[in-house]
Amino acid sequence: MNLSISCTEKGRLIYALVSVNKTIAQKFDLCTDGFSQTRMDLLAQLEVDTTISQKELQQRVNVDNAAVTRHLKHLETKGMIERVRSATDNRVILVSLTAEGATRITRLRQQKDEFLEQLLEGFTADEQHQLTQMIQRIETNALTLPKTTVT
Amino acid sequence: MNLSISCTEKGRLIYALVSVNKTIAQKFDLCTDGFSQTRMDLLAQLEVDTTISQKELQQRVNVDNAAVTRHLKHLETKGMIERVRSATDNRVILVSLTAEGATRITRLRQQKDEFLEQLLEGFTADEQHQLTQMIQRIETNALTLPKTTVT
DNA sequence: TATCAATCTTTGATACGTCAAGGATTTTTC
DNA sequence: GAAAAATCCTTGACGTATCAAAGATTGATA
Repeated sequence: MNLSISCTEKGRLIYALVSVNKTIAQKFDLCTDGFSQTRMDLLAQLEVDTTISQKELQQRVNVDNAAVTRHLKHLETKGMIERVRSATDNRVILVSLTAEGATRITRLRQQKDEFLEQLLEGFTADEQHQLTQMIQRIETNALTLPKTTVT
Repeated sequence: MNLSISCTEKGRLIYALVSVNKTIAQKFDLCTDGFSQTRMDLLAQLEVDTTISQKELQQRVNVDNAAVTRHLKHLETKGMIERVRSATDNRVILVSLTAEGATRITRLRQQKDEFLEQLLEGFTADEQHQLTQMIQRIETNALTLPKTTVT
């Protein structure tokens, strides 16, 4: 989303917000060592919930089912995760990290956390609080927005 | 990008920022009447620069050359734009809106501006200023970041 | 218990974005 | 003025996201 064309003051603000997001994503990609963000999120989630169904994983990471299936297949061939059918429900597949996947994601996540810290370098606790509040308000505005459909 | 796993305070803030961005993009898609955001940006740019080369267009909208070519081809078949080779330089293709494209994008852009306005509903001028400043600082931090590569 | 509905995963179609390589044209340089 | 470099556009290969439909399994219902 570019949005750069907007002529209004608020439009420019939102554009800046979208823009910083893109910058963050790009910079972030530079230090993920070949892992896409989604794949990294999947592994990181498995670091927390050591054994979890694909469905749950999908909900936590918030991408499409199909994408999760494909990523997990890939990660399995790479030896990062294991997948086994649940004994109690043959529909579900339980996913867990391999030893290799665990050590890998642990280091990557630390790197990520460090990266995130640096983005807010120089922000006081108070400023961080204010910023969080404002983001919340925008999120609320977005969610409660009436659907402005073109008529 | 999910980033939801982050354990640090700042990490959660950045996550909120990324998250609100996703929400905005999703809501925005609901009112674009079948136009992807990039296609809309292309048309909106043509509303400003009435005749422009693909190269310039690509730089303004900030997506890949290949993507621009494909979008413009599509928009051409839909009768939204026209493309003609430049008389002075046969390499470049000049793009412009058709009458239909013009009326279409005008309405869509107005809708978009209205949407953006609503996202910041309730923000005072002062708050908007503060928020802009903070976003700027994050952007600066991101851009000046040393490349933290996994070693 | 047989059927119908719900749930979980997979696959196919489609859309979008990037990078890299290739064609055509212009500009530079010797 | 001809060869080399640069510029603009296009195309191909690939990665990833979504939706919709289909398979397999389980649960609910009559």
